[in-house]
Amino acid sequence: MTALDEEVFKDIFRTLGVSTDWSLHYTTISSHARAISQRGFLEMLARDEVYASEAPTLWDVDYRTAVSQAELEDRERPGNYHRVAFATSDASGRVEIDTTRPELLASCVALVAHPDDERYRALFGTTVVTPLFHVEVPIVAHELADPEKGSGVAMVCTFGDTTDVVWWRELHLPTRALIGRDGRFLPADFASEQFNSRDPEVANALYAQIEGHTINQVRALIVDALRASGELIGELRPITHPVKFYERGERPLEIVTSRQWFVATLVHRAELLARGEELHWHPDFMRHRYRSWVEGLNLDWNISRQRFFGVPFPVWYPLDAGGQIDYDAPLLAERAALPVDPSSEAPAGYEEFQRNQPNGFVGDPDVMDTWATSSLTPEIAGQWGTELFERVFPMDLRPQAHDIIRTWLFSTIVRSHLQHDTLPWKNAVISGWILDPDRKKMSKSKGNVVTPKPLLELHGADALRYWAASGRPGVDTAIDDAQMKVGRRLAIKILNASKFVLGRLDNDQYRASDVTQPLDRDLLAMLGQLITEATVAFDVYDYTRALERTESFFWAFCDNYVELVKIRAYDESKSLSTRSARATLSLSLSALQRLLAPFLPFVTEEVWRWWHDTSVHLSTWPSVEELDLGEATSSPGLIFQPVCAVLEAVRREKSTAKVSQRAEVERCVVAGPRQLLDAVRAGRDDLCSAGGIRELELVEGDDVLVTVTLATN
RNA sequence: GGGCGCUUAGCUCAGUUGGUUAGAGCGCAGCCUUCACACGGCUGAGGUCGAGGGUUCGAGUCCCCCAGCGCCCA
Repeated sequence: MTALDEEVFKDIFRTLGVSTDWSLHYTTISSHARAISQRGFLEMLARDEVYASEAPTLWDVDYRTAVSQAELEDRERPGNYHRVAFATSDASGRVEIDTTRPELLASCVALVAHPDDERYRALFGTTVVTPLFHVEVPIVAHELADPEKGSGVAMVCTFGDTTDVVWWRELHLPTRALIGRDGRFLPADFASEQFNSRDPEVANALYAQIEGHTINQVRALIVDALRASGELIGELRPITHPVKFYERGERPLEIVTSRQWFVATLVHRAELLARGEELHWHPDFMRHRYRSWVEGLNLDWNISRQRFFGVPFPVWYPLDAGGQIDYDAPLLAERAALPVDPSSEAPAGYEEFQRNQPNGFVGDPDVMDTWATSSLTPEIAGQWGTELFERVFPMDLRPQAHDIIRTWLFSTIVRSHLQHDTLPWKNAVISGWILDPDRKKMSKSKGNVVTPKPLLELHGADALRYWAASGRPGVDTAIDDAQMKVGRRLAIKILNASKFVLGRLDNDQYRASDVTQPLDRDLLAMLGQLITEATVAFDVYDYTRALERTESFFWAFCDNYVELVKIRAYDESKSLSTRSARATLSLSLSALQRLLAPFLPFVTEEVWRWWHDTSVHLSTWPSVEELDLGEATSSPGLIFQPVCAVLEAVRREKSTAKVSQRAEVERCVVAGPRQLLDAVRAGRDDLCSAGGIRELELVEGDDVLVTVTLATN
């Protein structure tokens, strides 16, 4: 199925004319990618940048797998504040806390309040005793405690949420983790050193009813017990609050302690922030997304997953004589052997029959997070370890959408920073989303997904690309049939205009030096300006501007310049002025076809082949130099624009009079300042032939006025 | 709660460092069977630039505040 999908995607890319080098095609499950992924892991391990430990882990009890911070999402869920009273250790008073998770009372390791909170300042350093379980816990201070929330004091449990993890880590609190991988409560002994209950018999008796039960069951039980003991104060207060979910999950995440592989990211936070500043973002404001993500990190990057598919960790562990796993002496795969599968291959020095046997070995059972492999796409695509990689890395550009800045972009920067001490690319172009025609986000569940295939069949690849190019970096863009029709019309115009212009040329080679007429030189000057603008726009990834300007120039070229010179260019006399017009048409058409080629690759290739033997896509990018403009004596358009203005006035008159644009003009009087008249004079013959003007009179005056008298016959 | 972006013609969007009368395309209206193009061309109508304040000789553009929409983070 994957192979079929792959062909479908390839087919679409080809239809779109995407210039992919398919010889570098890879999949993240290929042996090449697995080997690089495993090598990257082993090198991080050798540098102590990755570690395995029994650590608090975000856990989805339904998927039965660890989840990383990047896969989290907050969802608003109803809950209840339970006000619970803790007695001070000397029994002289009590502290009331608000919690939404009373079921975790047995996991309580501390109470926490904000260091500046006057109400609790005197209590910092003292201890209280947990209700029901009678465990002595300290009252501590931390900035993350919100004085506005509930009573201002929070119960720290191991672990209710990610804030608990921060408190636990930063305040060096003990661990009393009680939730298992199945979401049920684990065994616990309150007489043990870990809990050290003042009344272990009572605590153990209550816990006996809890062990093995689910979170909801335990919550009801604890609430009843607290109510009975008088330590639940008042009524429950309903609230809605953000609860952490696995982005694909249906039940709130739990935090369990389990053995997982982590990449140490928190200790590199400052360096990673600096990398984000170093990167050129397009658009620039997208850097904020990255920054706020890195600043908000509170867990190291968990890269192990308990799933069936994925790249396995290239690690085994020896078993001692008693069959116990020795995690401290992992057996690592050798570089030359990669990729390896520890579940079916034996480590060096062992035989397969020793698997799971005393004095034998076990394979690491986990697989890597997809991002642990996708974070190495520069290494995979550039063939890390070969000469190619040395040439292409760091790369120029990462193109991607904004929703995966925190995953793909972030993780790629992490890996490159750790592995190569550099950014993986110089630029990141962040696209928006394609929205459905009603500007709604597409989603499978809403059923409003539009796939490119029917659009391609209906409008063609050039038209689809034209529409796509109208979406600037960072801006969401709705599917727009109308815009695609415009693109299609532009493509047809290119065909027709090219046919016409090439029909006006003979087989001569035309050079910039053939352009002698002022109007023609002016058009080339404008073209030079366009080339500069489009090139600069492309250089800063503003492809939309490049298209906009080129398109607008192209229409002016067709509607006005070609109309003005079509008679002169057709003249058989081979005069200098005819040659000038033909050279201008030739140079302009050549540049315009190339300027439009990135947007409309198919139609431009077609028309380019009409007068070239090679592909337009292999031709050189247009340059100002090829127009040989020399010293610019006037600003571009100084002749062309006024001439067009007169031509438009003539057209307007004909349109108002409801006569054909071919109708003759008896007399046209242009009044205006000398500079304007000079410009019109320079294009006089072309203007008269294009407008059908029999008599053109130029009158000097302050106000600009064009008076058109139509011929009566 | 913090942050980012957006708000300009009926629709989709341009609008560079503040500078004449705010632009384009689509749509709409009228006209033209035009010899490259009816899968077309020409012409036109249409906007108190989200609201309110401020800076300035001058604000769509800069500052403050507010509202709505979208997104990111907590």
